[in-house]
Amino acid sequence: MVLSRTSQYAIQALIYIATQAPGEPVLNRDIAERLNVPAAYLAKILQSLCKHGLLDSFRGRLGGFCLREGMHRTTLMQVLLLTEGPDFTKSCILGLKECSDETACPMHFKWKPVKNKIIAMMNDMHLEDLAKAVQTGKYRLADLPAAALPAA
Amino acid sequence: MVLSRTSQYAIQALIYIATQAPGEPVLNRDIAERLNVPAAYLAKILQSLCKHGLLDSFRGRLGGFCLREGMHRTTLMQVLLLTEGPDFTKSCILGLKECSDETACPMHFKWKPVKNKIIAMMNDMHLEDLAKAVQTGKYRLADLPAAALPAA
DNA sequence: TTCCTTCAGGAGTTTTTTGTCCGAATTATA
DNA sequence: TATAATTCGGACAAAAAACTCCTGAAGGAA
Repeated sequence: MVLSRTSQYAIQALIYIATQAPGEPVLNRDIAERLNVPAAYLAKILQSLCKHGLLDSFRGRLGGFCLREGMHRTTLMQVLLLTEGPDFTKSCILGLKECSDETACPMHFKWKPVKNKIIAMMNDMHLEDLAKAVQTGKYRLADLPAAALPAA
Repeated sequence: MVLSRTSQYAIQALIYIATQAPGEPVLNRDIAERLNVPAAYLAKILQSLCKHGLLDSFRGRLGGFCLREGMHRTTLMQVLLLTEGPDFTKSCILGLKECSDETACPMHFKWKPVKNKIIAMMNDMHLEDLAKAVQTGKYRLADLPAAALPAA
């Protein structure tokens, strides 16, 4: 309804990494398994997050990915601007190239406050807090894998 | 950010048809030109809206598409359930198959009220009202075509 | 050094979405 | 009846998104 798969994977992975001990690199393979997501695809996404400065990567034994120092306070909006592109917040719901208060589509004034709520929400959610929420055990980062179901 | 191109075209076309005299079929070609949208693709979408009972179609001379009787009160939610599929309202923002108050993803309780606002908004917007808004001339249904710009 | 493990990066494949083309069916009108 | 205008429906094509595979480079440890 709102986010591309790429964005979903990116957010899930970042939250997961944020739940792990800082300074201890997490393997792409482990993240993929934990989130039940294609590993090779996830690797591309993590690579891109590295280039954009959210993650640090290390090769070889004891390698993996860490949140870059200070990036625990990263907001989901910052992530989405990378994964969905810089126009994420600007788009008209009907797809018009130009749609503003002056040149509005018929949905504009109803959509605008809702869109602002989405933006505020994304600006308000930080990796750190989401990670803590997951650590309480009350929230799920991924669907239960088939392996976790009771044996038949 | 939220809707597929197909949904956008469908909504635009339905609003446009709703602005036209009822009972006077509107040509696919004219709608496409007015909205600046690929005609052959739009035709498929209109066909589908016919099958789902929102439109009536007429072939041959004086043919075209009309809103089916009574369908002026159709809500955007009804349209979106056709174009985006029946799970439109149900999806988890992180893509989890199961995500409810009991089995929540870490974004669930922040996202839920926002999603409900979107749903309420879509349930509240009717073709008739949107068409009237467009008829006032204050709102645009499509970007200005290059042809409408002042000659160079 | 040598081996093993991990990420880097490029090329390629598959799937989905978006868009095109064309012939057939239908209908008003000359 | 013949013609022109329109939708219908299926097959096809292109573009974008999601996903895979392979080779190479880097780093740690025996």
